[in-house]
Amino acid sequence: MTKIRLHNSRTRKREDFTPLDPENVRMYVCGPTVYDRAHLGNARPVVVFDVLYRLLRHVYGADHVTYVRNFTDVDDKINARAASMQADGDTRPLNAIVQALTDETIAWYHADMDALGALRPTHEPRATQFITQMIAMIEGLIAKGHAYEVSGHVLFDVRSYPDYGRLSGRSVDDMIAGARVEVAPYKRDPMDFVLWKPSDAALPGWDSPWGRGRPGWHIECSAMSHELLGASFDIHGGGIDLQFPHHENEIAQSCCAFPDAGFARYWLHNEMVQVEGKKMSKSLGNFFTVRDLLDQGIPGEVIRYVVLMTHYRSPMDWTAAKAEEAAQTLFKWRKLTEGVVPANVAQESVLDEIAGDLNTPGALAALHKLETQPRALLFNARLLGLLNDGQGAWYSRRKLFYAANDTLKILLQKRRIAKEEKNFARADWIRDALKKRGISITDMPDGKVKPQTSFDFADAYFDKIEQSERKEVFGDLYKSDGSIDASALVDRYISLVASELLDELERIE
RNA sequence: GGCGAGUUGGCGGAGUGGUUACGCAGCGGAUUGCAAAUCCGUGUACAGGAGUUCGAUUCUCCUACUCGCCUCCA
Repeated sequence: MTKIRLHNSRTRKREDFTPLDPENVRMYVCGPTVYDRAHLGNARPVVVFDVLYRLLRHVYGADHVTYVRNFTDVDDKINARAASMQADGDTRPLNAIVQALTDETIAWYHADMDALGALRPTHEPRATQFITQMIAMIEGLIAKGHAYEVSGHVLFDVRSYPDYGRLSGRSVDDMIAGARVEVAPYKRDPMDFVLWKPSDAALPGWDSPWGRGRPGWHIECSAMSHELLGASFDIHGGGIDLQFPHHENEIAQSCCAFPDAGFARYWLHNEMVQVEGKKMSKSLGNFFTVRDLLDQGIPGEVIRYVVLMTHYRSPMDWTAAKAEEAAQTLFKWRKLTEGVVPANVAQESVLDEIAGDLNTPGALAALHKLETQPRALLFNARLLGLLNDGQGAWYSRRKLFYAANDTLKILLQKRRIAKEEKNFARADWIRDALKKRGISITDMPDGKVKPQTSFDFADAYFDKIEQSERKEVFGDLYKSDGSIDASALVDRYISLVASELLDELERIE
């Protein structure tokens, strides 16, 4: 059996992975708070843990892996968004807006992550469906002396859990010393965090022993993972930014509620996403969603490849140049594997890289070496979620435009044949039709034909094409600085014109 | 201020105590109406300093720089 090795952030070491139960390997990954389109940073853990999910399914069998990724659909950010929609004229009650907003966002999320070729997890619980379990868990924590109620809030008492801070490697005292902690007057300790807080009549809320209220963020994941995976399970994943405080708090809650279970055994954290070398942020204006990229004509598969180009524990930089390199490689691979039946065994070179702490760049390198074996290439690329059926529409479109490159040659050949057959009307039609589109052809003394045009015609043609389609038609011509090579553009223009004329010629005949 | 990660050839990006990463770009060649595509070949690297070692890009320490987290955040 393939030996899986994973970097466990809990121990800061690479460890052999041994599941609690090989018949049911269990993984929990923190999902999105649903109030807006998923951005690239949201997409990274989805892809990273999808690779791990696929690996586990490959090694232990597809029916022996349970993968849970939640939707946080109760949260102050959601309430704030709903309130601002109300302020913008939405007349529905706040609760109705929240419901509609979270439903819609989840549908978007599914569509966008599907486009990235990510498998749907086994369970995708919504936090609001597990309020009962959260309340039960909070009651248990109060009963055990790990939480206390004060002015309608229930707070976790961090001092009651000596290991608090272990995952993120900080002591409670250190945290207080350097942090800008919001110290609510009712907290026993500044680091105590909310398990339950009161909701006024307008906000979403549920009845509880502490009055009508809503859960704190951290308790959601503890309750859902417990309900769906049990008190102890194998892997817990998420972005490195969640390590503190979210995961720290999850551990505190779960380990205090179920002291003997041990909670999650392997903790995996992916690093953050940057854009053109800078942190992605709304203020820098380099903030974009997965949908933005898809709308620009960048296929989901290409986005996925770019994510896989960087090891998950390194910061990943999104650049246009990388996207084009990814598209180029995937185009080549799709061409090589077109119509090919995939092999049925994984290549050791690829599998070992994935199993070695998800070294996806290494796996991609191994795939390059399989280019001479299309069947193996196809099978192994699919281990990474690439080259799947149903994700190749972009390939077919791009291929059409590449194929257009041969068209001028064919068109001029038809003219030559027409001349040989003394069909001068047809030969002249070709020449004049080209001329009308700004392409003049000259018969050289040696019998060769030289097409000529000016950049203006190509440029005008380019302008005429809708922004959204340009990436498809000219995407491969972009240079890394975002400009297009002028002579390449002219060549492409000639090819496209020739292609159109060939079609027309066929219709005439 | 506290904690942590990183610095590899033109670019991206793995990895290793001694042997070609890999891809893109470049260069040379084959093929070619010009290109594209394809194929073959090829150069360049391990931030700086000190130490450990027969030998360090790989281990240790120091310096410089970059980045992240500590506040909602994937």
